Amino acid sequence: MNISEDNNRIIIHGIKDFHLNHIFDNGQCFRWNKETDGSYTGVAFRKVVNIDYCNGDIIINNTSLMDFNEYWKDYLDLERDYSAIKDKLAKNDIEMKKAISFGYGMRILKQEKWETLISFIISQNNNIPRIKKCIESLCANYGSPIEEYRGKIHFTFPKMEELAQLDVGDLALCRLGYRTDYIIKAARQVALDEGKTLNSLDTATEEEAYEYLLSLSGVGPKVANCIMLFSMQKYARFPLDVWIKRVMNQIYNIEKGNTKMMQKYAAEHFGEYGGIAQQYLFYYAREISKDSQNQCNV
DNA sequence: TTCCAGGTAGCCG
DNA sequence: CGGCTACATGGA
Repeated sequence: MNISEDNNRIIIHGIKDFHLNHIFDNGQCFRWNKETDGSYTGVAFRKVVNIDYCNGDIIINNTSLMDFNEYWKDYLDLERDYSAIKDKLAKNDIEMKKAISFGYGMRILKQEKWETLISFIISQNNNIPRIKKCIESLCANYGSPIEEYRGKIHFTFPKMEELAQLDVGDLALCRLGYRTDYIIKAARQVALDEGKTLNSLDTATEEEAYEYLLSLSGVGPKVANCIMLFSMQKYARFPLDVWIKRVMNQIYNIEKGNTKMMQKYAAEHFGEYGGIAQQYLFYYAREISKDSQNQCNV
């Protein structure tokens, strides 16, 4: 990897299969916001950075080479060959080929487990703009300020010990709805061993990880799969949300509601990259839907 | 007003 | 086990 560093920023040269919108605006993360110049600013690992992409180069502002090697290289999944994965998925699948050419620069971020857990509990029966608002409110009220950057004060994601000691009334101002209770309970469960079990799940088997996650309040099959895919590098996991269920019915002709058959289809056709396939399909389905809505409004 | 959003827990047969 | 429904919230 060809990297240069100067003046509180680093540049990674010659990266393909990378597109900011496909990565940060595809529903896998909720704390990255697009700036007016098209770059994205976000928080992870208690750090604020801004990421831009131009002529094959990734520019990460407000960081160092040390932090890149420590955090951002893995977070952005830069060492994975997405071209090979895309070729494999698109082979003999014309619809998948369309989805991939639509979101060709997508990468699965390797996010922090605790934040991913709470974020996807919030995501249930909710829409993405509001999920982002809920999480920002959570951070502003119960995280700690990091720094002001680009005219905005950024906060850390609240620590598990912090949320574990709250009660339902405390969280009311975050407008989380009925998910408030799930979050407090889940935080207390995870904090029982200071998050040791949660943080060890990427080296556990898929079955062990899945079972533990399902034992947490507010975590069912869909949320558990999202957590495993987006924070534990379990790339075969295939989260079935309303959008993907629609896709599986419309594109692959699987009976509505037959989630077992959908999982079977994903396992047989997408295999070890089921989650990545799912993410291309999710982005595709959502963006197509946005387009048709816009056309109606015109 | 009603419907919808990256679903789950609780309950019932 | 599988099927059903209530669950807050806010935008369209």
